[in-house]
Amino acid sequence: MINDQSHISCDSCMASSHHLFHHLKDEEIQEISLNKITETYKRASIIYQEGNRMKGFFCVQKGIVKIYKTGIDGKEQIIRFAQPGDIIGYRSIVSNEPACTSSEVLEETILCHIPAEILLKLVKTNGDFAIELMKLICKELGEANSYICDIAQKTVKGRVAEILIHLNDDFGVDKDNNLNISLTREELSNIVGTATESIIRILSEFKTKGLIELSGRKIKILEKPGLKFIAGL
Amino acid sequence: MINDQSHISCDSCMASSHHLFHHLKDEEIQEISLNKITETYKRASIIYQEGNRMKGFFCVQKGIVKIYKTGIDGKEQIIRFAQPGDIIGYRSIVSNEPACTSSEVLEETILCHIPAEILLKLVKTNGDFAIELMKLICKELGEANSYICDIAQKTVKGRVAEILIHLNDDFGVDKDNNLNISLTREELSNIVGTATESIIRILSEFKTKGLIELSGRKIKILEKPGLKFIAGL
DNA sequence: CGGTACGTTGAGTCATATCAACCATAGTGG
DNA sequence: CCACTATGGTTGATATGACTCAACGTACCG
Repeated sequence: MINDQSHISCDSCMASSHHLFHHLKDEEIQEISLNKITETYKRASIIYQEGNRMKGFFCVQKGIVKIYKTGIDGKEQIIRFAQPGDIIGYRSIVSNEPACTSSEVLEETILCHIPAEILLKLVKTNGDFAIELMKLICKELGEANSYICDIAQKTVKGRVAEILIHLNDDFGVDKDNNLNISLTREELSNIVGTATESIIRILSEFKTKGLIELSGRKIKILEKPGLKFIAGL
Repeated sequence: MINDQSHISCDSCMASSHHLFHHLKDEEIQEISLNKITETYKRASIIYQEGNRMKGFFCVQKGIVKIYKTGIDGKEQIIRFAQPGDIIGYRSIVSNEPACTSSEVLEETILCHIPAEILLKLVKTNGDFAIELMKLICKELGEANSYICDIAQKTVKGRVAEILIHLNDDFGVDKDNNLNISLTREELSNIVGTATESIIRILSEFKTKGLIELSGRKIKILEKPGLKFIAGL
């Protein structure tokens, strides 16, 4: 019964936008179902930290997770967010190294923990899976490279505009057109790599210009083309 | 005869620091040898450009290649360098997308061009190769993430110091202790993401402080610990 | 010999960080 | 219930790192 349930939830993950598990055979999915552990994490829980040895990777079933590195003076640099269908913590397994990022729950999250050996075995025995996982890593790599370019060349204002566009595209909006992700000003600043005060000033400038609407942590994009222009897109 | 030569040169690549090809069977190496094209590229040659559809990837046998993206107003952002044993252009093959970087020869380079299908076939049929390639991609990803953190949080001076350390570690020094890679001031600025004038000023400051010695494009590191301190390492 | 690319230096400006004060909110413990 | 504290948000003043612009030097190349 429990296994059946697990199996069903794997299906629900597989239905997500990504295709990582699409090429798995029934017995491979069975094996995952039998060996995974599903757990619920509250907001602000730390899932893993820089330096941890990972025994497995996580598949996000529900919620939002922030993945970050700790830099100078402990200041966090947000690298990416993970949402349902994404996997996290796989890098250290593939590389067989300690984690080089930490991850924290932003919104109550359900994670499936899948043992490292299963990932490695699948890569070795299922070529299609290997390709799909590689595609996923390459996608992350491409995004990281783009971000290096942005952060090195664009002004803070441009980066803030771009981040708003990305958050909009990645998480969508709710019924009131507010972004479906809630971040503190400090977290926003830890994405673009700037001071909190700068983010606040830039957001309020965007608001004054009628590009966005603010109410607490809720952000509503009014003028996407205007933001895109500022972002240089 | 030609094939025999090709085979030998594959061996020489396999002997390099990386292990990507270590797990290949003899017949797999044979297939690469039979299908690869080895070519010499002069300094300043463009190997491929952003947007190109890649028919294969390249294995660097000799020389140094600069890999970069073109950002705002055509300003180049250097992403990484490739040297003997490294492979380039594989990302677009795995992702089945146009190239998102360009690459240019810095020092006369010999490249082996290996058809895309061979890479994909190897990933699908040789699990150990798949893992090794994945490790390599993950290494690049890890480095990219670190660099995001650096560029977002460190001052230009800190980044310059760090780059000097990295160039030293990656390329080593010649008999006179000069860095084994020769870059224009503009290229240096395109790594750290700053203005050429800033690089010049910072280098000359390092020189005044006795941290480095300069003569044209030659850079000699005198005080590695001092640089590491400035870099925050 | 003139042209082109690269390197250097100085002066002025601007974007962004830093510092400081203050407000709002929510949770805590006596 | 209230004082207390912690956290997050905002605004203003000030400082400064880094960019831009401009001029000039240098070296190599046809």
